[in-house]
Amino acid sequence: MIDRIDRRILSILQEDCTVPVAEIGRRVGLSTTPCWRRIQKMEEDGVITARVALLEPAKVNAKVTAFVAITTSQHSEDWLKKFADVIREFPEVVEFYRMAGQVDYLLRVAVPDIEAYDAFYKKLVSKIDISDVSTTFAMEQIKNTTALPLSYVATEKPRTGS
Amino acid sequence: MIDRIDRRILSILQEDCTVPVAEIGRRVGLSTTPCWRRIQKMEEDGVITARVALLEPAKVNAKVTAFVAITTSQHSEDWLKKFADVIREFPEVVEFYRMAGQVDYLLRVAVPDIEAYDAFYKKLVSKIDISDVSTTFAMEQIKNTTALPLSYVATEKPRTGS
DNA sequence: TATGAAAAACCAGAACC
DNA sequence: GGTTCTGGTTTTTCATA
Repeated sequence: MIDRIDRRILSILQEDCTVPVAEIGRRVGLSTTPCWRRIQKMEEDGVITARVALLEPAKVNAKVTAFVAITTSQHSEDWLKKFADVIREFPEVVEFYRMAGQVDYLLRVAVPDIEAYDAFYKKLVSKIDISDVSTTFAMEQIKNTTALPLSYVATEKPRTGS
Repeated sequence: MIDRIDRRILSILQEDCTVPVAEIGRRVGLSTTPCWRRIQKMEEDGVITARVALLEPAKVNAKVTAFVAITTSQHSEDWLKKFADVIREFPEVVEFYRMAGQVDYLLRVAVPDIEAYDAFYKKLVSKIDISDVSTTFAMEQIKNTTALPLSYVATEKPRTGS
């Protein structure tokens, strides 16, 4: 499904999607059109989901990261659906996971400072009933990449013969 | 520094950076060149840091997310530098934060399954001395966006008169 | 000094080998 | 998978207010 050449193409695009197709082809040893067709196919197949611009958190005044661990007594399908809808309304919530173990849900929230987090938190609890909330703040983002590891991709032999 | 028009441009590019500049201009009420120049300036100023392709975790066999809370007795500058260097070597670690509070560091790790996480974990602890590690797994990614909230941007009046 | 129009350079996408 | 060509997009230049 995805061969080694595709994987190298993905690796390039994950880092920088402004690289021209011709240049990508050159790097992976392919001419423009076949390289373009591979990218096209991976978009159709849903391997590549989007191409987006990344912003510097400090420059848009959202450099403080808060992790919000939520425990609730509510566990119904309906409640989760409502909860998810509420959360999705908040642009401050950049990640939202349903967890295994003690904590039920984990949020990553991007805000300018602790005060803004507090305001966010008040708005959140006013909209949804969550029994137990525990927040921790990040002092520093040492690494934060959108690039997923590609070492686990089930690689077949490259489609090209030569 | 960033006005309301810039903010709308950023909002578009955060969602999809393949939108042609002429189309972005049309949406924000600007012709191509001034719109292009604003984008150019925000790249120079480091507001826009990169344009990347996002991949579907399941399709690249990295859909399991593990959160790794690390507590250590080591707190020197040197130790952190070495630790950060080791962590950066692992493509599985997609996020890495220095935390306030009980936990010293928090990692988000992307792997195919629990077994792969275990292998990753063994490799990690063989390379660096970390006293206390606590891992929790996400069952489901309900929301995960690279788009930062733009509501906190210190907006000035639009540069253009009209 | 900032804007918009128009031209030039460049790249994506289609047809064909 | 490669080559060639066309249409569209980005980027530069230039005229204008």
